[in-house]
Amino acid sequence: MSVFKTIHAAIQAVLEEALVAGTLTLSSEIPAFVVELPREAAHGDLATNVAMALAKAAGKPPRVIAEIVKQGLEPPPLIASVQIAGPGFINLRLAPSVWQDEIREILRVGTRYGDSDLGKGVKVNVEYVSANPTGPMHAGHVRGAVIGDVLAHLMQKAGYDVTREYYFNDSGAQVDVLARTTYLRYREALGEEIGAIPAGLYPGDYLKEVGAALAERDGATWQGKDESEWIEPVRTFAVAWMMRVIRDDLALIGITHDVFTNERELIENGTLDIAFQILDSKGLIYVGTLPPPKGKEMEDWEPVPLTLFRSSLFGDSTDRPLKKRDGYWAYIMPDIAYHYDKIRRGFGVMINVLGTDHGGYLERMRPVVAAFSDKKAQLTVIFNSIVKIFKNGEPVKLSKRSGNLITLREMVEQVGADAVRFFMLTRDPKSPLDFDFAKVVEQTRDNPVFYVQYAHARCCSVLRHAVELFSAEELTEEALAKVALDSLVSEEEIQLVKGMAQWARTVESAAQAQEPHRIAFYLMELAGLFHTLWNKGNDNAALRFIVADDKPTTLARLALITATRTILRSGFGVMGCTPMDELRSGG
RNA sequence: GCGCCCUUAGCUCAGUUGGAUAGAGCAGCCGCCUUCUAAGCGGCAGGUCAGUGGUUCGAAUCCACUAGGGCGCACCA
Repeated sequence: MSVFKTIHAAIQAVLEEALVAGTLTLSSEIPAFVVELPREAAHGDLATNVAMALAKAAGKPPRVIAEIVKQGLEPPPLIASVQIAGPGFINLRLAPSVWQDEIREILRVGTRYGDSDLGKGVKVNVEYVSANPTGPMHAGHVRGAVIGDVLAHLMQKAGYDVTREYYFNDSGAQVDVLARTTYLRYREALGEEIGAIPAGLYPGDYLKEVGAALAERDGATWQGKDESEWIEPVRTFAVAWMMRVIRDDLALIGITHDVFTNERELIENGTLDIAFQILDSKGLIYVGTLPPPKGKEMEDWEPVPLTLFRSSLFGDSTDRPLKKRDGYWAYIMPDIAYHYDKIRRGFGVMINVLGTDHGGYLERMRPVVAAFSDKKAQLTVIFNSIVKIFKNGEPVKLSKRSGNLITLREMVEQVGADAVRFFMLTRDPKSPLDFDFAKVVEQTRDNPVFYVQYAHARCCSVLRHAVELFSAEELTEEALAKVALDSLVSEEEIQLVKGMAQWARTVESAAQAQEPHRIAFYLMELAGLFHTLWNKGNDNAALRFIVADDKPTTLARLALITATRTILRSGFGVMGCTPMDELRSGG
């Protein structure tokens, strides 16, 4: 258990005692309060706002409550002193052993340090990528893919039961275009002259191999036939092929989904009908006429009665048509059925990673989830903004129409999977992200990928050198966990340990907020603390990690280094990146 | 017209769900290689947190309005 939790629990206990004893009365439950590292070192090791948080419910001034807490807290051995400051902060100074124990704990637990039971095994569905199978993965897909994947890792580390899911539409207009283009490439493979790809079909060469493979399999079977005969088999063939391509592309950056769901299946196995019937049985379906949409030119608008879903009862701005006037399902219906299906499969939390161009999605789907789950299930959408690609400092124009796309494969081949992954999380998802091919591989401080890897490599470097002084048995985690750590007293060393101690709560708060980028920022900060300490050895040789004539101090510092390496590895694990032992190029 | 998102240092961005004197990096200036990796580190300077009003012990954070920017808004699929 981390220091933060220990102290939090201790304060909680004090409050409960005070309630029983009657020295404290509350008009409500004990409100949430935080135990955190204060910004100012002068304020001690830990600070809590508990007194201020309780003030209202207790009907007493913060400093009075703080006094009660202070009395209750003194004098457990791990707390050196308690001070009340400012408007009612409680500042704690801890015994040095607290931080030393944190190191031992990290060494004992290994990269599982930071694991949490916050999620209590709740089933979480993270849906990401979900591109329709019309082409290979390109730059526009990568950010959402990485965000979703790291979020999935993160939620797992925080104790959720995570399913990674991919939803695609294998019917409809886009896929028909795929089929027609494939058919053209198929004729080309059979020796026909096809000329330029007509407007409205997919340019780019990537469907040549699909056409060729189709020709290989079926020969001239479809040549000269009417579209009504070949569209179905060609579509099926092309979709299967493209999904294989997509999976291979995603595997390049270490992404594999657990479940693939497609629209056609939902229709064919009757899920749409079931979903509709359930809404109907809840009295949420009626026939009515919607007002014309405002603010748009609606030349051909005419009021017509339609089958509607009372989504406005669940916060939607309007009710939604589920059937078109011709009686066929409206386009929203498969999405509705899909969310019903997720709820049916037991997911209490559904997270969807989408581009900001899907702005209306959440407003339409939240009512659906609320209706099917009786408002119990939670749907959140992480909207991620665009990635601007730069090469040599110049922006690269991307155009789907001309087929000028930067593919995922190209990105990985040029900068490596780890760099792509890490870099995608160096911004809040909502902010636009500049991806400069040159910068991502730059080995400088500007490049966060490098900066964090470098910290890990430095840890490894020290440990390699340590072998000259110690046996391998002396350097195992088990052995180092038992070493005396009293010599770790410098400001920089303590700061580093405090940084490490934040790992567990970073995992929890990032998971709770569903913000995987916090992991990347944490790692950059931890790397910074480590580099600071390292550099102290440049100023003062006595502060280097390996001091040949002082083995006890060296061992303590090696314990610190090993723990740091463990946290970095734990973080890289969540990021889905491989820590590098050495960065020096050319050996 | 309506809805969602954004606006923080010259630039690019964080900000732990309402806490103490708002933080990094780059760019600028000043320092640091006889070194476990200087591919780095320390320091200085830089702010009306877009604006106004409100909520309260306390607001970059929550609410309302305003300004600017992005995205979305049919029975499309």
